[in-house]
Amino acid sequence: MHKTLEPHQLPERSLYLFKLLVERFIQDGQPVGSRTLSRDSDLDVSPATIRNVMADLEEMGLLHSPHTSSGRIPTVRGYRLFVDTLLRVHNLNSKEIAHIAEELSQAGDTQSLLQRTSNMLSDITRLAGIVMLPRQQQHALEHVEFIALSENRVLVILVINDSEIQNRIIHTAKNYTQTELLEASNYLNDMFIGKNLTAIREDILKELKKMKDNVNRIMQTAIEMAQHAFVRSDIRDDFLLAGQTNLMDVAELCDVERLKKLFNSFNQKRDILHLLEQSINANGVQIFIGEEAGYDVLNNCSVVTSPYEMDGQILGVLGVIGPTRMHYERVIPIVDITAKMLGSALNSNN
Amino acid sequence: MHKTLEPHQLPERSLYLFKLLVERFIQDGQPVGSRTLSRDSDLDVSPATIRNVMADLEEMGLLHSPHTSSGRIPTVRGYRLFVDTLLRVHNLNSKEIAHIAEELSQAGDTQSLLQRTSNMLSDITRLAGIVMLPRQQQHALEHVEFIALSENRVLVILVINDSEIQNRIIHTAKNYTQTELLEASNYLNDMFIGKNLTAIREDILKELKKMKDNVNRIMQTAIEMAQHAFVRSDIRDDFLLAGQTNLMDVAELCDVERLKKLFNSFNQKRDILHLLEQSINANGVQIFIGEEAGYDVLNNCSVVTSPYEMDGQILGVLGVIGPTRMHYERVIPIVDITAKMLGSALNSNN
DNA sequence: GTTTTGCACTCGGGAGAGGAGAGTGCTAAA
DNA sequence: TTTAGCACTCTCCTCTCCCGAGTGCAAAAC
Repeated sequence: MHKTLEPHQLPERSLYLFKLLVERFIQDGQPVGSRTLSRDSDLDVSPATIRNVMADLEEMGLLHSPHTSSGRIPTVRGYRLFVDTLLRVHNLNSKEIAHIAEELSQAGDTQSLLQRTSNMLSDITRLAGIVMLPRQQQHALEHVEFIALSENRVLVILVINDSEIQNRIIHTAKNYTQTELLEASNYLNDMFIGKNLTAIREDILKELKKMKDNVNRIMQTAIEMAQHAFVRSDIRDDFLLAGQTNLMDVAELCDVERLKKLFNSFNQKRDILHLLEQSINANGVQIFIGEEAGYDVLNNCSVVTSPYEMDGQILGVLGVIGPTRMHYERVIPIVDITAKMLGSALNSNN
Repeated sequence: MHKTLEPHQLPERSLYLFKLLVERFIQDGQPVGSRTLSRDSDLDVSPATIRNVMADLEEMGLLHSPHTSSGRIPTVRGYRLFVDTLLRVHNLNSKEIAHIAEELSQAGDTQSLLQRTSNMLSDITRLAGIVMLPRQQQHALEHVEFIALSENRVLVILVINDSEIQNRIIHTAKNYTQTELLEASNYLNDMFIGKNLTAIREDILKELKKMKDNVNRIMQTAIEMAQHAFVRSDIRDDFLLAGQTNLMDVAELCDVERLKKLFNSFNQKRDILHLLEQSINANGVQIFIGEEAGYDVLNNCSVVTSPYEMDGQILGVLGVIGPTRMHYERVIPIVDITAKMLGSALNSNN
C-alpha cells in the first residue's frame, strides 16, 4: 500500500527538481531526462535518485512521458502547480516598460489604440496578442444627431459614454426634412441625455401609447427616429487579434491541421470570446492552461489574460495566446502591465 | 538544328492534349503522365506519341517535370497559355447567381457589405477572398456636423460622397459652445457642399489671409474647424481578407514555412495592395499567375481580380487568392459576377 | 532508509536496402 | 508519323537494423 501525496506535501527537493524540469522543458521543448536534470541541478545526486523523484511526480500526475524511454514533460496539472506556486515572475526592466508606454502613447482614437495594443503584445511576446473590445453594458446617450440623406434614409450619429461614436443609417417611412430632424434631435437631446439607449426607446414608446394620435409633429418625428435608432445596438462582441503567424513557429502546433483548427476558431470568435469573458471579472492576471480552458482547439495552448479598466470600471480583457510551453515568467508581467497601461491610456485619451 | 515553335503555331492536337493535361492536373494535383493522358483523350494514340508531344511542349516551356520519371505539370507560362486561349469559362448557373445575390442583399452599411462579399468569395471558391476598400480620390463634402465634447474636444462628422461617414475628434485651441459650432457648420454646409475637402480647406485659409483680423465670430469658428477637420484624410489603404484558412488545405502550400510567409504578407498588406492596385484599371477580370505577380510569397499562387465600380466609376478591386492549380473556369466567372453585383449593390445601397 | 550502481529492456528515429510502380527517352519497326 | 519495345531513372514505401537516450528494478553501498 502507498499513500497518495498532495503537491504541497512534496519534499522541497522534489519541488525544486520539478521546477527545474519545467523550466528546462519550457526552454528547449525536449522531454527532460534524469541525466540532464542531474547535471542541471546544484544538488549532488545521481540520475537514479532523480528517476525515483520523477516517478513520484509522475504518479501524482504532474509529469508524463511521451513514451517509455523518453524524458518527462509537465502535464497540465504540472503547469498549474508550476504557475501557481513555483513561478517567480520577473519584473520588467525599465526599458521594456518604456517601450510599452511608447507604443501606447502613439494612440489615435480608441479603436487604433486597442489595435496597437494587440500588435504590441504579439510583438514583444512573439506570440499572438488579443484585445477584447469593450463591451458597453450601458450606453449612456451623450448626444444624438440626425442627418437627412437621400430617399428616406437618415444618418444617425450617436455619441455615447462621452467617447464612443456610433453611426447608423436607418430607413424611414416618410421623407423627413433636415429641419424636422433637427427639431427631433433637439428634443431628444434635451430630454434624454445621460439615459440608457434602450431605456430611452422604451420611454418613447410608452409615451406614444399614452398620447395616441394626439402628438405634435416634433414628437412624431422623434418617436419614429427613436424607434429605429435606439434599438439595442448589436453588442460588438469582438476582439482584435495580432501575430497569429507567430504561432506557426511553435513546434507543438506546427502541423497544418492543428493550426487550421486554431485559426478557424480565431475567425469564428465564439469560443475565444467565451474564454475571454470568463476572465472579465478576474482580479488581475489569469492563466488558462491547455485543456483547462475546455476548448479542444486550445489543447497545448495557454492563454494569459488580464482585464483592463478605465475609471475603475472594467472595460474588457486583453492577453496573449501561445503554447503551454511559454515563458510565463515573462508573459505574465507583460500582460499585467499592458492591461494597466492600456487603462491609463484610455483614461488620458478620454 | 531545330526551329523554335511559338504556342500559336502548335498543331491543334498538341494544344488539345496540353489543355487536357492542365485540366487533369488542376483536377487532382498529380503530375500527368503519357499513359494517363492517352487514356483520357478521345484521340486514339499511344502513350509514346503523347510522349513526343509532351517533349515538344516541354521544350517550349509550357510543361515541366518535377523529376526525370514523373509526369508533367504546367509551368507558369503554360498556365498563362491555358488561361488566355484554351480555357472555356463556365457560366454560373442561376442557382449560384441567386446565392451570390442573396448574400449581397443582406447588406447593412458599406463596410459590412464589403466584408460580406469577401466572406462570400472565400466560401464559394473555397479559397481566400479579398476585397480592396474603396480608395476615395475625391471627398465631396455632403454634410458636416460638429459636436462639442468635453475639454476642447470637438467631434467632427463628415458625410462624404453621399454614403461614407467619417468621424474624427479634433482638439481645438479654445472651448467652443455647441451654438458656435452649429453656426460654423451651418456656414460650411451652406457654402461648401459638393466641394472637395482639401479644396475647402484651402479656400478657407485663403479667405483667412484676405480678411485678416476683420472676421466675425462665426467665420472664426468655421476657420478653426476647417483647419483641423478637413485635413487630407489618411487614404484608407486597406483590404478585407477572408478564408485564409482555406489555403491551409492546399497541398502545394501546406508546409508551414510557406504558409507563414504568405500570411505575414497578408498582414503586412503592402505587397498585396500593390498587386491589387495594378489591376484597378484593368478591364474586367485579370489573372496573376505565380511568379508573374513579382512577389515571392505568391509563388504557386494565382490571384484572380476584377475591379468593381459604382456609377461607372471604379471604386476598388476584389478577387480571390488560391494556388496556381485552381479551377479557373469556375473562379473567373465568380469573381466577374461578384464584382458586377457588388457594384449594383453599392448603387442601390447608396 | 536513502542513494547509487549495474543491467536488461523499451522506444523513437535515422540509415540503408530493396522492390514496386510510374514514367521517361531512345531506337527500331510498322 | 506513329507505335512497340526496352532499358533506365526516380520516388515512395516498407522492412530491417542499429544507435542512443532513457527507463525501471534489484541489489549493493552509504
